[in-house]
Amino acid sequence: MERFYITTPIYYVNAKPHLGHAHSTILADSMARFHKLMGHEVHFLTGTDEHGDKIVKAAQAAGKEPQEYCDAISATFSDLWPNLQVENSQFIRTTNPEHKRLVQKALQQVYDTGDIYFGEYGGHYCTGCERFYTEKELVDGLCPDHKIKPEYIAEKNYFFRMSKYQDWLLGHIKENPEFIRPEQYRNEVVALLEMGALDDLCISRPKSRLEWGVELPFDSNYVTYVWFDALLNYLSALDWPGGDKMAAFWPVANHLIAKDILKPHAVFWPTMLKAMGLEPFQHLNVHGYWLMKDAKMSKSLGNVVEPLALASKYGVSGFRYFLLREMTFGYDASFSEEALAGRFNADLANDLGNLFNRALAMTHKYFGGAVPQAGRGGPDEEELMLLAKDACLNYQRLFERFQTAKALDSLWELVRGLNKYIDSQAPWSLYKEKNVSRLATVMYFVLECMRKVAVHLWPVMPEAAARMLEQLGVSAEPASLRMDTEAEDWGGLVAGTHVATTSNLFPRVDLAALETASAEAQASDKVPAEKAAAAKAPESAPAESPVKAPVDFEDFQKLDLRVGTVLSVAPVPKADKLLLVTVDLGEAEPRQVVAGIAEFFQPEALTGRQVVLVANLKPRKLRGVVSQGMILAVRHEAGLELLGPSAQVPPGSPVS
RNA sequence: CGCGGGGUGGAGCAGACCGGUAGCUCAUCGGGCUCAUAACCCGAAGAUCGUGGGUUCAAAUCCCACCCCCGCAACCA
Repeated sequence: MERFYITTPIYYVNAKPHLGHAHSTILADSMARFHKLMGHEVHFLTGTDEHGDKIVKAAQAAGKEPQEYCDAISATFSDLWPNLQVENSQFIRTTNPEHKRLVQKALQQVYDTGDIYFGEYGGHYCTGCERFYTEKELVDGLCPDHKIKPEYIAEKNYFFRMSKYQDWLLGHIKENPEFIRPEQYRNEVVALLEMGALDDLCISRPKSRLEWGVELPFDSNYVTYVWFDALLNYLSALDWPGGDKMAAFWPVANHLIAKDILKPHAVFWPTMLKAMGLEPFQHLNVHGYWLMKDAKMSKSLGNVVEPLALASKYGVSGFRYFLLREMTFGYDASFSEEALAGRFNADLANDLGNLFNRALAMTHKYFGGAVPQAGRGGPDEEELMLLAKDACLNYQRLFERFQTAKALDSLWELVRGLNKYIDSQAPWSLYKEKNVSRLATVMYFVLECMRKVAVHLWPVMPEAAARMLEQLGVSAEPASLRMDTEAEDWGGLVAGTHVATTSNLFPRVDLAALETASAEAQASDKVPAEKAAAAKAPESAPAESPVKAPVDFEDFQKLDLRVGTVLSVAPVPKADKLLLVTVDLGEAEPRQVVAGIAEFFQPEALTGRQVVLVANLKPRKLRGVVSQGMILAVRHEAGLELLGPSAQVPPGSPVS
């Protein structure tokens, strides 16, 4: 029996689930369901990644212990999936004791083969830059910025000899063109490896800095670097090293990721596996991002679409359909409610929903609701059968390669073809002409094709597909469904079966109302940004940035906040996000401050404005320019706003 | 010259590896049908295929140069 092992990334629990998580997981779920219908044995794994520095900080900010915090966030993921009709076989957490044992076992094994060594990390530390430099980055042994000899600081750590496997990995990728797909990501990794500069990977963190992790089995003073810990979840889920699951599913392992974590999966992970003496996974499948307007989907930008909000508004099936239909595999796609509603109406309500409704109504009107017995078809039926066959085959061929958008488009050739066939055959005319045998044939062909469509849609929208099948009087029991036979076989629908009276699978969405709403939203975007911020901020801000742990008043008083007047603004060379702002603080010399606001403000627009400055922040070089303070600003959905007094005050006035 | 992706009718995309009628969905306009969710079906208008060169009988497609957009990386004290 063929098998299929599909994994999502395990999601980092420093934030709640967002659209990106939902999309990856739904895509994985649809692939799992697809393979089930192809008659394969499937294992579908998802879970959460719970170790590391960021988790500790997030837990602190939430005023919780790390484990308590992880339990809570992990549950928001595992609770969400059933609501999106995701049926994973397993949900793994890196804080599971079994997983931790496996990480230690893997580390010990690689350590024993000599591919993990103890070495020094960091090296050349420039106090001016507050950072480490590698040998390569130094110019004549000096810091490129300060032209002084950096101090050599050693932090001892454990390293994985990743560089040793560079050539092997490059060879493997070249010999297996579909190892990483689609092609553009494969090219990117090949280019990376051909540069030839693969370093060894630091896989430990001293406990003095970080305790929240898996302890190294050979040195209790260290914990494991999160990626080394996290990637191994794909194996610990299969009970590596032994066991039936490992033998059954590892050879068909398909990882699904978004493009942001390409390097760990395409480089770290296969070399780790090689060092462990294992075969690499079968395929790494990489998808793009959902873009919200122009910004990347991410929690740090705050433009999070609450997945369930739209899923409940349009139905989980419609939501899943949109995600899988709209994004071309490997490329970015735009997410908007308009796009979702447009897709929903055009494809689901008009084409598919209406097809079901009209066909079922006619079956009732002409045959009392029973599937009629087809006579021998003519050329039109030959053509329809050919169309159905092609649609099924193309759908299956494309879906298997994660090309869900193209696959669904292929299937819709059949859906549209059926509407066309109905129009050209005009069953209502046959009925009037009392041409019952011809009428029966036409209706049977339509209903049978509808059944094929429903079966193929089950991986994408299990709930709606089940309703379609039930309406056709066919069992929607997943165990009874098979897709692989549908292209060749004909006549799955049994004459005499009773069909539903009405359908109404996808009621049309009122686009006019939606447009009004979005026009209003756009209008408010054009309002001076202060107002937009005031209107929007209260809803989303608290959820995404919990209030930090309390500090003493003395600590607060250490900050010196001052109002200053912007004298001049200039771009910083070779930097996209930085502006060099000269601020009058009433001191002898104006301050020069480097601020990461270039994306939001034209230099001219800032001159003369009053801003709030952290005046006693230690000076720091950014892109080679010294910054003597920090301008306070608020980031929100629509942009960035600067803080300032409500009326002009003398430059240098302290803020209290 | 840091790495990668893209620029095709109003919008979103396909076609490019394997040169030879520019295709699909949405939107617009006209018509048809009446089984149906104001849906469906047919037809029309609308594209110098980013720009400039080159190869060729023939270039969206191959080659060279350039312009613009978007990610990644380096910087958002």
